[in-house]
Amino acid sequence: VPDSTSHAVVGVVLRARDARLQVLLVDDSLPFAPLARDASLEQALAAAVDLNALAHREQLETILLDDGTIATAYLGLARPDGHLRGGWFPIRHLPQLRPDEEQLMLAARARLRAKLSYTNVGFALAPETFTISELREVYVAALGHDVSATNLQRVLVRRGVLERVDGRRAPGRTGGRPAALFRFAMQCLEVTDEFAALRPPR
Amino acid sequence: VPDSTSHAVVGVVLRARDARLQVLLVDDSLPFAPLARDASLEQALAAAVDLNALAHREQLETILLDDGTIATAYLGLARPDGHLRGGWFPIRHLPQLRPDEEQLMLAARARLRAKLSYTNVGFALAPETFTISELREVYVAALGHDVSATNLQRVLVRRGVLERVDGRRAPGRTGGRPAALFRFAMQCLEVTDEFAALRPPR
DNA sequence: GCAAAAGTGTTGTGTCTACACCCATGT
DNA sequence: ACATGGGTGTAGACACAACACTTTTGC
Repeated sequence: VPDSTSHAVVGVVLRARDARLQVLLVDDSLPFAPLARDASLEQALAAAVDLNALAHREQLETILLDDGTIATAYLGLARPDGHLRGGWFPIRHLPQLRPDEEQLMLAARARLRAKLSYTNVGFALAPETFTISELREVYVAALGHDVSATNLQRVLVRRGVLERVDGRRAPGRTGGRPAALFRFAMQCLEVTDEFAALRPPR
Repeated sequence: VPDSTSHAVVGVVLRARDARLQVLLVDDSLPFAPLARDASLEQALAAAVDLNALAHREQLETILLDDGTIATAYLGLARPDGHLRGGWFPIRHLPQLRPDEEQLMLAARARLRAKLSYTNVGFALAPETFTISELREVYVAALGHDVSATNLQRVLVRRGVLERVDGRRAPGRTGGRPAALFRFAMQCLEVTDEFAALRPPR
């Protein structure tokens, strides 16, 4: 009986900072760890990245890598201030990755972009409290296109995703009205936009 | 060096028939096949179920089974008339499955339900051509709640998911107006409902 | 006072729901 | 004629985009 294929877990860890989406790389590649016999996938992931520094994680997909090992990839999201082993690179300006790593990175970004529209997943990229302008920067970085602060606020407040929090942020040197502070109402993933079509009858 | 964990591929194959959602079981469990060394996941899936009989398939998730093997599960969708090895069981009235199989089955159903709302996946459950009433039965079976034929038609035609096709279906013994025939415009998965919120500016 | 930044008011458009009503057939 | 199932018309409720306008600050 031949050995079965070896199995690894890969983490695609993203954060939004400096108005850009960044990926965590360790030694010029996505962090990974082999799957030990009888260990869970989460345990293997924990060996690759510090799970405590991730505000959210979810499984992405399992693929056969170029070198013949099977890899289960996870999407991890980190807040701008968390620290993880490795370095952060802007997703639009990465060092050369292997084709399979590139594919996983793109899958992670696509998943994040989709979920920003119909879940509260923004909570995992934003700091604890923030102004709407700051949140807008996070969304712009992650989505890669412009977002109106006005409409972002209205959509998220209407859905109950954002909550006002006491206090205001003082304006900078150039003046301007002090900004209200908000936080995400939930700190775990929730679907906030039940699909409009084909809803169950009332 | 210890052997790595053995890996299998599991198929959760669903179809809509007799106004119910049904699952394919082989020997009272979900069809599966071991992953041979250096074989692709799709090749292993092909050993478990006949891929030609599936109108659509996609990867679901990878989990650690109760017996310690790693399993990558696929969602497969079959048309009502396709034949596959094994037996069909109504999803709401199944023989006892192992807990991990139960979990995969529920994940498959949840995935299907979500995608029915924002993609054209219905194509993989419906016959080649159909009346709106017949399509409504498919949606009711898959979603588990009532669906209005009126609105189903309008939503899917507006989105360009359905196309009229020549001819009409003759009424049954009890009379009634002959029904128009439709087909799905695309026979592969397409996202049809770009998320309303947070769309890029024009 | 003026520039800058934040936030609100308002209008228009598109999409989905609900329900009334009309159409075409069998008996 | 009338029951049955198929299909259309239409009005209401929302949600989102766009943009004008007001508020609050620094200088």
